Amino acid sequence: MSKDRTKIFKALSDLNRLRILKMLQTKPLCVCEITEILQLATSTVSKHLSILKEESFIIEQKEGKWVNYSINPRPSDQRVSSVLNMLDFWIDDDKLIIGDKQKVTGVDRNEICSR
Amino acid sequence: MSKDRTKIFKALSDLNRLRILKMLQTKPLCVCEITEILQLATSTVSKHLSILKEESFIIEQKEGKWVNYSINPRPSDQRVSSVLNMLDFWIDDDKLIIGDKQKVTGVDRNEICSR
DNA sequence: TTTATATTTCGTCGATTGACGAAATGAAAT
DNA sequence: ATTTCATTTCGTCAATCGACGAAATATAAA
Repeated sequence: MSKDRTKIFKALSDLNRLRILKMLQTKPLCVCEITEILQLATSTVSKHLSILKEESFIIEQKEGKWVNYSINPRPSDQRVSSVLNMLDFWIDDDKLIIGDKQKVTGVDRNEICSR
Repeated sequence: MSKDRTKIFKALSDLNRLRILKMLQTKPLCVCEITEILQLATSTVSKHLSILKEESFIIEQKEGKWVNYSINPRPSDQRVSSVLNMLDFWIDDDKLIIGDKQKVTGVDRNEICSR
């Protein structure tokens, strides 16, 4: 139960974690879908998700063999909800982020996973 | 002119930099005053200030041999102003931050510096 | 129960960060 | 012009971070 005031900002200090948050704004995703879009090792993506979950930016819901992650709809920490609100209109002009969002809408977990 | 989306959050990802921002909410300070309160090497404080200035959280004004730093009253980046507004009511319950603010009000640069 | 698939945990490694002191810079006082 | 004091820049070092693959875990399918 550390009171590390910087953790919330550290969670946002990585481009791949920001990409994940922006993707989840479009719709909930499982680990393998995010892995496919970011082109990182599964273990790396899982770690990023655990950091975002630790700071309550996202929540997880198990669905069979998949774990779905989504933006936390009701964060208890006001700082978290403020930042999430900001993210709605931040970095929407970024090529990378736009590309990610397009991939998100076209993604099918049954095709992408299990290779 | 890099487009590093994470820089703004990296600037806030250090406790000493958050302490500096919270102190500057009380009043403008020079490097040696901040150094005295944080109990760090001058070069370290100078580096922290340059990072905060780089992201437009703070501005500098030269006054003789001193360099005064203060919260940027009119940030052009909306993310910066949003975060600065948030900081007004964030972490005000922290012992460390409260202690810093008390020291700030009692500090005299003519006594503290030049030793 | 065995097999397959999705995810997490663990150990390692190179890159980045934050600390320092020493040296360089800039401006005021002598 | 020289000295003094505040600040910045530079090089170094230990600690942290983000990447990976391998191994462990969990659940679904066979």
